[in-house]
Amino acid sequence: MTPRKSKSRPTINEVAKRAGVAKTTVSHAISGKRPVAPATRERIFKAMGDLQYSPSPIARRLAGSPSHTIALVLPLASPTFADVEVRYIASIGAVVNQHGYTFLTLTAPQVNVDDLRQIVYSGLVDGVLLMRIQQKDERVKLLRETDIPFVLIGRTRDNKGLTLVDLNGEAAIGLAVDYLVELGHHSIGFICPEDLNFAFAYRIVKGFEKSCAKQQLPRIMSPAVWSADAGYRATLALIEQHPEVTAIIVWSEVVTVGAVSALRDIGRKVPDDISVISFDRSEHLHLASADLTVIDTRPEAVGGQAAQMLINLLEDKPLEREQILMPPLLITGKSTAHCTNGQVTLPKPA
Amino acid sequence: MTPRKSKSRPTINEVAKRAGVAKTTVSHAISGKRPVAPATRERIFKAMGDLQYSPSPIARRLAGSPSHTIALVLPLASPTFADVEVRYIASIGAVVNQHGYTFLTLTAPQVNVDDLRQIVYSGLVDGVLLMRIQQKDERVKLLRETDIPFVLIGRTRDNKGLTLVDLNGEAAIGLAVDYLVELGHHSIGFICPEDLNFAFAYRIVKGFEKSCAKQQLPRIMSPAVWSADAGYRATLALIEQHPEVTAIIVWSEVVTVGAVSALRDIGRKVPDDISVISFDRSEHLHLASADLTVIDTRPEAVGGQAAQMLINLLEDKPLEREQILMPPLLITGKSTAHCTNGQVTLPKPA
DNA sequence: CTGAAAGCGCTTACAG
DNA sequence: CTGAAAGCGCTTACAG
Repeated sequence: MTPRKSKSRPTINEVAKRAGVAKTTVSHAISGKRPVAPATRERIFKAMGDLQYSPSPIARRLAGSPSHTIALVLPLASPTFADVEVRYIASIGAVVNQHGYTFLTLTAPQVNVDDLRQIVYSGLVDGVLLMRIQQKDERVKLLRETDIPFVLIGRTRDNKGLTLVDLNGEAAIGLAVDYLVELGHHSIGFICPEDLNFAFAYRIVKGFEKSCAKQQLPRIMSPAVWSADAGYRATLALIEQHPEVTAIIVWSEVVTVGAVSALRDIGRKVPDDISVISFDRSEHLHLASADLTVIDTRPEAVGGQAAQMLINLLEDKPLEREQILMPPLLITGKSTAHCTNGQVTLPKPA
Repeated sequence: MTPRKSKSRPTINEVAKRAGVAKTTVSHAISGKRPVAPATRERIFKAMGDLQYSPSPIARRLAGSPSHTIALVLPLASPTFADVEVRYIASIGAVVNQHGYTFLTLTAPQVNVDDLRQIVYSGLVDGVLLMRIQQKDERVKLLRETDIPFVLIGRTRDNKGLTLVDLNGEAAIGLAVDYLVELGHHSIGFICPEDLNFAFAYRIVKGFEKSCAKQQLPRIMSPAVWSADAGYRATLALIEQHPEVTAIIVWSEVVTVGAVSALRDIGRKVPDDISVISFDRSEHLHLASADLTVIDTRPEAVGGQAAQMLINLLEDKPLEREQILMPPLLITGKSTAHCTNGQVTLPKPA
């Protein structure tokens, strides 16, 4: 019937007693927030070492000191993580850890407003990074009402006063369209997102429409939810309805995996018969077929920047800018080529 | 010069005031550790609702009560999450939340022993779920020295005294081999894991060797790290060295995506020319090619069971068994067929 | 059935 | 340069 607990941790009081000082002094010796006489200081550290003391983060936090913990809120919306998301997590984690903070990912099947409230109110974390932002996002609304520092990765409809980093989605789709037009394509299909509540989806669809207007192209779109299978079906549907397309743009790497399969299954060679540009590259395509031309949405840059901004916020350091729109990158691969099909176009003047 | 703080979280004192009782009573109304008059109880819950109150895990923890938080430790070993892992996270999260616990995923680029120690000593979490167990796992060693309850998903080399749930890897590979033999296959290739420090990998490789001995089959293996591209290359290599194989088993869904591509690229029809069994099904295969015969490693059952056991541990409820070996499931699809190639075998007697 | 009070392990004004 | 004391938001004996 011996109690189950074995060794409990030493407290600041025991350290103080052993060093012959008040716990106030121990606290200050540790935090450095007040000068401590060298001799005293030395005795204190000796005592801490003897006792293997390390302050309790719990008590610290309750007493009003930060916990040095940052949470990434990432709802588990689908049965799949995209590689992009792993890249986000990894790059954010790296920045967070490198600044001496602990990094937590809050990943529930669905992180709703109540879950988020609980986390925020728990006092467990000093700051929050929010992903997968919706056009109208209840979580943002909640966070605005709180005074916990937070940074969005993405944007909502109304972003006044928010701190955020987002890829410039409009520029991204524009980059893809312009490049294809440059290659002589005039019938460009967009395997586009379906759920326009997702803010990024909304922006790239609007961007596509704008680009089509600018380039005087027909708007050819086929929506696909965030899965390979949807991409497969959307691609088949698009080609059937618009056999004239000579290029497609696919809105997500996850969808691209299906799109590439579909093109192969109906015998359209890439890039000879049709050019393909994907938003990001998936590890789920083996290298031989993975040398795609991609729009890189730069998760490392976006995530790292967001983490850095949150840390600055937490440490009361000034922010250069409150809102950063990251420019996308076009990485040319072997899935795009000059349009040989349909109407002939003049090469660009040199 | 107004202070930055706006409304901070409501405390138990405010609830007590609003309900016209002492905070002692509020505390007991919540914990149920002491009877509270129904009318009082109702007022208290009303007040809690009005104030959107939820108790601070930090304060609770400091006062000696559990924080009702469980952490899943999931190192980010690769640039990809498998769908299986998402299934683990989702099912664990569901069980944990449904029991009123908060669920955290500790996901750093690499969760090393020091990170884990910090978490454990912080007192932030009541219990820990550990995944991706290694044959020799430093994290397990650390956890054994502590008195925090923990459950392994997987096994190490020496599991004495540990609480764990693991898929029976040996049975899993055996199931696949036996089924293929039943279909008349005698040359079975195994696209197998490369890193045998990963305990699950070790077990299925050993299991394959054992099965081959039992069935008197040649051991045909081609190692692939955990990526589609590795699967692609390993499959090409295997077929080149062993053109006689009529069936392959692939050790992970991530790898299978590449293997399937490879077979198509070299013109081997599935299942006419070659049968394929995959460990788990990937969402990254569009449905048309995704009707694979799979060994289901049952992440929902394994993860859910592990979460349940940890909660039982935390609540001092008895465990039926300390260690559970989950039997795998064979789900037959359209990627396996009777062997028509090579030596003819008699059909199974009816 | 309910309250007043001590205490968990820290931090931080306040006072020397 | 140093201490005594209040307080963070809870839980839990102790006392009605």
